[in-house]
Amino acid sequence: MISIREVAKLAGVSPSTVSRVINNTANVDEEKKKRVLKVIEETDFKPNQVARSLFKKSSSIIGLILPNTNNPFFTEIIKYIEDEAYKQNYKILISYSDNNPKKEKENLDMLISMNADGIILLTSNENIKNEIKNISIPVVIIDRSLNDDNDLTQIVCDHYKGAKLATKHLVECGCKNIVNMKGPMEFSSARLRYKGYVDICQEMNLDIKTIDCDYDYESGIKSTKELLEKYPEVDGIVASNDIVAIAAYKVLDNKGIDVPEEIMIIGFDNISFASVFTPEITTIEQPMEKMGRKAVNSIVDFKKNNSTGESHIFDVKLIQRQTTFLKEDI
Amino acid sequence: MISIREVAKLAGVSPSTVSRVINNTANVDEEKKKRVLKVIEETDFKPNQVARSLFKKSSSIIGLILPNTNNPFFTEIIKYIEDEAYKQNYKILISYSDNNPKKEKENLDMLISMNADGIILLTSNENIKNEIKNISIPVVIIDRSLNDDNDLTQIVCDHYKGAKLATKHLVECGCKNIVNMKGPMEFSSARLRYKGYVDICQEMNLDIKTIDCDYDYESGIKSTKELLEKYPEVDGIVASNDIVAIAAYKVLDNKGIDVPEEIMIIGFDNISFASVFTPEITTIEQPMEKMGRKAVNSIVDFKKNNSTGESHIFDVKLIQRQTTFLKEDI
DNA sequence: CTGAAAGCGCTTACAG
DNA sequence: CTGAAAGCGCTTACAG
Repeated sequence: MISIREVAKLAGVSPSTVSRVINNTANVDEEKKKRVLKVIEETDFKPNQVARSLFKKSSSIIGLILPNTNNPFFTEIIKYIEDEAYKQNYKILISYSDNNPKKEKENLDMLISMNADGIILLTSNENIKNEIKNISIPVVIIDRSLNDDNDLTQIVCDHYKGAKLATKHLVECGCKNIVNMKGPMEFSSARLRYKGYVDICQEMNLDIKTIDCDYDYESGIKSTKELLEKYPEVDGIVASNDIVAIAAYKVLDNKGIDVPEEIMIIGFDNISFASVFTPEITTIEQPMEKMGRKAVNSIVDFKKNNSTGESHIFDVKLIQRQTTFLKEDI
Repeated sequence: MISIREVAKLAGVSPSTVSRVINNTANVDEEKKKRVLKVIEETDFKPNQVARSLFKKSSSIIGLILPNTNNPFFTEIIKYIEDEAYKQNYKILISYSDNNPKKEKENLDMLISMNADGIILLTSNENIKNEIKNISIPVVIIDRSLNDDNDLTQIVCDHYKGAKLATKHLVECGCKNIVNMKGPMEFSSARLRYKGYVDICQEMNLDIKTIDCDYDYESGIKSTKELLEKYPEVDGIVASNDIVAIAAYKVLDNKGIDVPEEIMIIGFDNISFASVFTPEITTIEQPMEKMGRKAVNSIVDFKKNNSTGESHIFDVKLIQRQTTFLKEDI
């Protein structure tokens, strides 16, 4: 690799001048500028980002820490984050925490020691708050929020409203025995969705019926089987998310139970498979693209204005498809 | 951020000694070692990776350049690559080329200027070969191969055999009019799969019937519609991959055509959604996990032995599910 | 075993 | 407008 020093020598100027040309950071005599540019062209010189990063204490890297890849929501949001980062001239470094606080801390430390310019974190680990407060670079919490006694930047959708919409939709479709497959209570998203379900049930005078479930397919399969044992009267399922809704469908279908005729299902997230699956899954849409882009921009803005971005709660939307229908319609 | 210099001061030793303790790179007096470790503990000192990287010309970063996120195969292989990288103490930096040679080159340059230790590249751009040859860090080509007149490290599955297995399977299931939805001919994977299909057709004295298709869902929808116009007699489809197989199913299902009774479908890849979809998709399995891990290890090995890893062609396997069946069985 | 020195490849005050 | 110098935070010959 050729260095700025050699370029300078070849162009007959000092390294400082080459640096000024590259970065357009000061006026340089046109003649010299041309010579430098010519040498750069000829030698295919690329400034070493590591050296620049060491000096600048900024690497143009945004770290993205996700729990795992079990939930398509996690993998889908990556593309929007990467795309926005690319537009803003940042790179994305991905790592997974496996919901393991130790690994999460390791990833955080690694990113800091790499001079990352910011971190987008999807977590449910409340203890991480203390870590984050002492971090010098901006950290944006996405999807799941942490109890906010301070000024963390949190980007989430309105899980509570979403669950209310979902439950209300099943009620309107004529369901009387609605079961909520509730996600892990350590996740704020799951707590809020559960609360939304409960509040509508109380409003409508319906019994509250729940089954614990994780956010992944395997767990969805297992929990749906339990659900059928525990609540044989079920006629509507508010699944913890889309991949669980799909799992629920598979179990019901295998048992010869008709969806939506006998049991209706509604998911959450609107992952792309939700509309690809047969039947297409009725769900609550999270504006993943907006959320992903906003997360990146919070960090970019921080770099520009040195101000912590504000938290945002994004609106959600019911998307009706084939796993629910208005019984009155027939 | 506290630096090695301050740690040294607090421990009453020189920065060199602190470095030796951190890296275990030379014997250090037990007493001093303890003092250093104690200060590190107390100050929560983390060595700056950027400075280390500048000196070492190695960043423990492996770049992963993918075309896009349209094909679940691309997103699924990420997790195996990240997992193996994590085990080997490397980090993964992801970027997308959008099948755009310019963007691909930019990503390559960026990774080099970041002192990346290696690059895993999924591409079909034959011209990139010349770039790669001049690169000082190892580049591993994955999934799609480039015409190999030199010693590129290529990690692929046996696309040719896979397509033969797929086509033969449909023949065995009793299909007489098998259409191949062939992928873009600039992709070696598509060329090889096409060849496999053709060879079996000739062997079995079947007409060759093809429709052009990309590797994504939207294209699968469009191409399947064309397919039905062009070949109304079709009774078997060798789809270009799983997501296209799913798209084909959707189109047939919407038209009231029974799968597999009237038309059988076989995919390629065995993405996780293939077994989740209803009906479950018969497909050819690529050993994604093995391929991903191998790609990472090629780079890790290069760092250790300075020897270019060898190319590998991984075996494939037929996985029969619900979109095909032996007609004789009934 | 250990410290001072040099250097990795940049950037930016500083002085002219 | 421009060059010499210092420094970003490490690591490793080198000399003792």
